[in-house]
Amino acid sequence: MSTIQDVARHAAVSVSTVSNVLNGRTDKMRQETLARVEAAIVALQFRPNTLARQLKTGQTPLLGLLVPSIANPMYGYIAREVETFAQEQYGYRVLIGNTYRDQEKEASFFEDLLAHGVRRVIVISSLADERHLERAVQRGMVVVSYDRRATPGETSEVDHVAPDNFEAARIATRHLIAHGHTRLAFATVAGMTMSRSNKIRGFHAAASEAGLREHACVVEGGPLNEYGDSVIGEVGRDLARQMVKAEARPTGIVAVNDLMALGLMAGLREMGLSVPRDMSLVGMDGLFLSAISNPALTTVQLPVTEMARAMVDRAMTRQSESGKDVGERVFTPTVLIERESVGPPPAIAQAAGTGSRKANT
Amino acid sequence: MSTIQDVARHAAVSVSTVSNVLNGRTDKMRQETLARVEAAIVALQFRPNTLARQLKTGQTPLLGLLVPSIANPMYGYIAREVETFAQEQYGYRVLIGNTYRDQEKEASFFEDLLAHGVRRVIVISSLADERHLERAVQRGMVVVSYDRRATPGETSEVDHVAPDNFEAARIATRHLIAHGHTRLAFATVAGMTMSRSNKIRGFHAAASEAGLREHACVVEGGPLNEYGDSVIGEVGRDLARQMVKAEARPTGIVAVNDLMALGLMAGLREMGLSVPRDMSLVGMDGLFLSAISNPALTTVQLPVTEMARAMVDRAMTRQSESGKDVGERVFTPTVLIERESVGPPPAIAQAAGTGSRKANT
DNA sequence: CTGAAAGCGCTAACAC
DNA sequence: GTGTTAGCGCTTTCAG
Repeated sequence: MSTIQDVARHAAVSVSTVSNVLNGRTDKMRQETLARVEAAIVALQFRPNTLARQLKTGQTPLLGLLVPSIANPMYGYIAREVETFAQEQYGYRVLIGNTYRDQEKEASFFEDLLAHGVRRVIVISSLADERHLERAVQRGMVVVSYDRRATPGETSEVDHVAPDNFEAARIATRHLIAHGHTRLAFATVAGMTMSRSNKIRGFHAAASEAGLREHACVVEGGPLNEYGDSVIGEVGRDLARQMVKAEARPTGIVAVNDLMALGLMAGLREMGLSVPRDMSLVGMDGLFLSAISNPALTTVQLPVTEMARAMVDRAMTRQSESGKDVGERVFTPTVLIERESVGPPPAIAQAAGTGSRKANT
Repeated sequence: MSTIQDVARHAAVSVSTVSNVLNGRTDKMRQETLARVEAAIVALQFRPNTLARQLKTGQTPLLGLLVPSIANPMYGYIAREVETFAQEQYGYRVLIGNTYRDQEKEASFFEDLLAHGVRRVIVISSLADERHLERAVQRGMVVVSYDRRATPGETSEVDHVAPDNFEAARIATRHLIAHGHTRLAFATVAGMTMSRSNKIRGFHAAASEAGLREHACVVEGGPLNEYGDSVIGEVGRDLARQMVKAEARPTGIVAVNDLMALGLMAGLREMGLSVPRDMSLVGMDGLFLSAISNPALTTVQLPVTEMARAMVDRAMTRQSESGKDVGERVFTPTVLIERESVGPPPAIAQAAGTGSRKANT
């Protein structure tokens, strides 16, 4: 690996001249010198060492990205968008960490980022407690969280970008209601986060609007263990069992996200129930997987690309010094993608002579 | 951020003493001094700056991980295992990059890694051409590739860790044959990689064993565009169409991977075909998603965790100087997970009086 | 316009 | 045993 010294020697100039061309201060430079330096750079295949540069400038073109588990397709999706945009727009690379929803792992990730000179982080946490994020900000980091802030009143030190989860759940729930469902359930996993509680509020709001608040319940599976997202099948089975044996079995289910909906489908099927004949199901996220499930999942599409870009922009634009221009940006999901997992509730279907054509053999 | 100087001052010792305790050279040190230094470190919340350290040592505890797209659940799965193991076992963080199967993006990722002082990389590439990897090795990197090497004869500069794709495909194909299938197809995407061609060889080998070589064809969809993996639904539809209109329609299909199998299921369903009644399907990978599909997918489970660990171990253990102790480690997948996507072929099913009970309405 | 020189925070000889 | 010191590769005043 050649150094700036080598280039300087090769071009017969001083290192600072080379440094100047490296940093674009070429305006007041003799053409010929510039050309010589550039030639030397090419000849020696010189690439400035980011590390040495950062030691001096205190900036390293690295973005931290913290996710519960990159094996979860939703986080994989977000991560891809974040990485691509950070790279193309800002020339940043991303340093990723799985936290398995563990407080300590999150904290340790921040420590390492700091040690690596990384000062910009995007956090997708399932932890309601944001104090460790605030602490990171105090230590000079710019942190952007993918969720609403917990305390809308207080000034937070961390930026927030999130989908309008309240609205997403409301849209999903209304869709079920529009199809005639009156016994509703919201399926989620143990552990409360802002996003989950907002979704539940949206679910309840839609139920209340329709005078169905009494018939809208929340069922909870899990929790997701350290293996997290691959265990979704079991959680779905759990939940399916819960719902099937409920005295007044719900007919329309809003799942906290697409993966849960997929797990639920599997669980329901194991219990001998068919979607949408016996139960209707709507998800939220809009994963590409929802399009190829059987039945294809009706879901609320979140604007993932836009949110990812907004997070990167926030992380890059803000100055770490001031905790001032911190904000919250909420993206409203507007698109409900209708596919096959929602139909009329069983009773209505029967009355209309559509359902129970094929009995469970 | 406090520095080693601050700590030295606080503990009233010299920086080298502090450096010594930081690097575990505490054996020939007075208890009391050690205690004082440690106290100072805690008091000042001192964390050594990795960058400065690396500038000196030429080593940075970062592992590069290059994947076609982290949104692909299989790569997400591998990435999670790699990250977790690298972190827990070696204290390394991982720097990730999506290459979208693009030669230039891969090259540019390597450039950046080099500039960041990263010298160890795990590459999951869909590019058959390995020259850019060799070049990276020449520049002092340790690179481990997730695939067989292209030229088993020649000495390669890059390490290889891979599943036994030949065997995996053979197991999958034999399973179909054992169920009575005689018209076989292998479903893949455009673009040839070592892993794909090995799978095809395994497929053909199993067919030949059973004297079915004549009835074993390869169908190809795609290619995966830059959005890659989210487009799998369309590819599946394509392929389904191809197979349905083939003059002698295959009854047993081996999919190049689970995602392809899932896409194919959706495509087949759209064409009015039912799995496994009309067609049997087996995947390879063992994604958690295969367990919750409908029907649940029969698949060959790859030892992902073991392979991820082997890759990390290789990347960490090898010395960058010598391109000598390079090797190839092939993991044999032994487990076929039987689920619901394989049944007898339609003709046999009819003869046995099991199938076509419910006609396509 | 270009060069010399002082560090950024840490490590590792080499002295004492 | 502990302190001094010379860099790692680069940026950035500050002279010339």
